[in-house]
Amino acid sequence: MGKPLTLAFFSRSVLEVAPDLIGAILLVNGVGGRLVEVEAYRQTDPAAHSFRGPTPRNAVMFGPPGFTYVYRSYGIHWCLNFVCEPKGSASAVLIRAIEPTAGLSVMKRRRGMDDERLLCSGPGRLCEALAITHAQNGLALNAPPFKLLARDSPLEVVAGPRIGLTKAVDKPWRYGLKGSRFLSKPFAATATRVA
DNA sequence: TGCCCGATTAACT
DNA sequence: GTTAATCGGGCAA
Repeated sequence: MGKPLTLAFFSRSVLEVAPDLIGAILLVNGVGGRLVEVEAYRQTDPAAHSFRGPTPRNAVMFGPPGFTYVYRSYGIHWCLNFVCEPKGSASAVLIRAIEPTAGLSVMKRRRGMDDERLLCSGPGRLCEALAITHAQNGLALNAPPFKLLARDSPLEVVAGPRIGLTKAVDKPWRYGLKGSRFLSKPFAATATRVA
């Protein structure tokens, strides 16, 4: 089993943290699985919520690393982010997909479906399965209800363009576990191998 | 104040 | 492939 992720882990560049999160275990009240897809967002990035400065919604992005940033997407879904880099950098990693491994029956009930491949394969789906809402915004990742453990063995990470954006579409800041069937979308065959 | 759009998803045709 | 559901931010008026 991997070691708990530390403040130092999240204090690095978001472009280093994001690929290193692939393969880590995320549990919320004991329910969750292995991270297989994430995206990086930085304050200088026109696609980031923090690009235009602090607002009540994105305030925790401007706080210290190692905390959650949860926001409502399209007025319907919730999306989970991990704040990275020193306080004020306003960078974060969007958690896009998980390979469900713990609490399968709980997640299936919350999602109202049985297909394990679709349980957590998307930012909105993952939050529904883990019961993430606005109530979890701004919480520390190294304390309950969260448990976050580093991957304990090397694996292949691929990178490609982020999904659902109209700005900065050229930035290859989406990272995934190569070959995973739990990705929200497959990576192009030409996707760069990262680690 | 009002209008448009988005780090989405599921249920349509 | 298209569309509705639905809410906060940005920008024009």
